[in-house]
Amino acid sequence: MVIRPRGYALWERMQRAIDDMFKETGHVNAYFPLLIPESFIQREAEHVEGFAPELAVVTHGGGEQLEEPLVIRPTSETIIWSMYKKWIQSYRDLPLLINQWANVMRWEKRTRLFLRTTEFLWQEGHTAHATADEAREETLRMLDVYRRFAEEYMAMPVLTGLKTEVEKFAGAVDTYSIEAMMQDRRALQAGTSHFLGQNFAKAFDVTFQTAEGNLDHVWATSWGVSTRLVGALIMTHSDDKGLVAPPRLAPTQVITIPIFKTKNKAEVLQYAERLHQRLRERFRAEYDPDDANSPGWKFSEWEMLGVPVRVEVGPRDMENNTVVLARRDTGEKSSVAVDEAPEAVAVLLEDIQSSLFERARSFRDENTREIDDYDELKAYFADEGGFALVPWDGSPETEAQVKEDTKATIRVLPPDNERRASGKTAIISGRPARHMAVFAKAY
RNA sequence: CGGGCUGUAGCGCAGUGGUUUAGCGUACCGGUCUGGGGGACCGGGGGUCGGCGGUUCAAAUCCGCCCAGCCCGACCA
Repeated sequence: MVIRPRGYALWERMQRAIDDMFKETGHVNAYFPLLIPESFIQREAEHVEGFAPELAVVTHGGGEQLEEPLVIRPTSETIIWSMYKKWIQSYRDLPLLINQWANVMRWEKRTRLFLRTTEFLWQEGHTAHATADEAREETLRMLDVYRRFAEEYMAMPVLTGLKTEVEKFAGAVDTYSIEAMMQDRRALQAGTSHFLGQNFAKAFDVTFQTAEGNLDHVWATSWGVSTRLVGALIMTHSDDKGLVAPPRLAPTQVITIPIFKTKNKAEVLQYAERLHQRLRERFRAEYDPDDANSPGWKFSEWEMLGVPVRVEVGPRDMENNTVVLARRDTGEKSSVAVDEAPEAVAVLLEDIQSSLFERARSFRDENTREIDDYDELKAYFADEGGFALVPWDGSPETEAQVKEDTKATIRVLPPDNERRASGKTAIISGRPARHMAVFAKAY
């Protein structure tokens, strides 16, 4: 996997915002090894079963065959819990709230740029708690952190909810996720938060002495988001002109392009550069005085890169002491007094941020339907599809049947789904519905 | 891992037995003009035709094997 500078800059912006949110919720960062003894992975039965086909294994080191192969981490639960065993003795050591920023590797048969790469960058939080309730609370807290990040920074609306048994993380008791709708109406899982119960604590024998003096296994969570978010951002907002970067994450928020002729070049550049210097004080701003390309060419180029606001300054603006502002999301242009430009840019950036979110949310809502008739569901997914809210009996058989007939899977069981299902008849089986499930074709 | 397709200049492609030195678009370099939505003209540089082997007087072109990439499927967070 290679991430070039413009893409990596987006990831850096994301990292910073997410990391701040982790710190605000009491987490600290640490680092654990890339190579994990194979036996560690095998300690937790479902975990090994889930990951075995995707592991890259190191068999040689220092020119010699290793006695025990090392796997390249597909996730770090096992190596981290082997350490937690040493760090945790008492309830006073809990909760342990650690996050790691790292690369991981899963040997995918079929990769897709940013969405499914063999190597990817992510963060993985691993927490240990004295009680199940506290761990469950942590699981939902971090799910909400992801929801807020997606909505407030990426301007990407997401559904939250519980994964089915079939879809959950290998080794988890419960898996929750945030799910977004891409512009082709397919779902993208954009982040997960797992309640691990005592599974890993038992596999790695991590016990602690409770306040009452008893010995108990600790309760755990893990949660992560990855460079897949870069793909999610691209696929949520881009248009035919290229990337549309939400202002809060855009590596460059405002680009100033001077428009000059040979005879007035010096004056225009001076006017434009003075403005750029003022914009730099408040925004992530760039300036493009390059003489090699025409203004029109530069407009297109910076649009392709997704910069939210473009400032055009030419002789006409100079005469009138104005500048032209163009917004990336709608293409709309406006003229403002040069002195008021920084404030006008600030207002525009705010407006673009909220417009992008609203537009994405409308699109998702317009492409979400409640469907309780199976023929209608099949027709829905044979056509354009989208999200379908469907009364489901909770059985893996029904879930599998829908997948076979429509290629759609259950993305999530939303928070209030059981209440909403009461009194309804489940699809296919005709039994009383236990859940309202969100079905969609997914990446 | 199965089925299909494609490898020719940085990128996109044409050329499919012999046709000056393998072309076209774009990008790149130099120059002049131009400059408010991807400019014009002039001049220029850049190629193991994916690799290896074979057929032939002659191979980018035909044959075999290999490698890589893409699409579909199976698998999968």
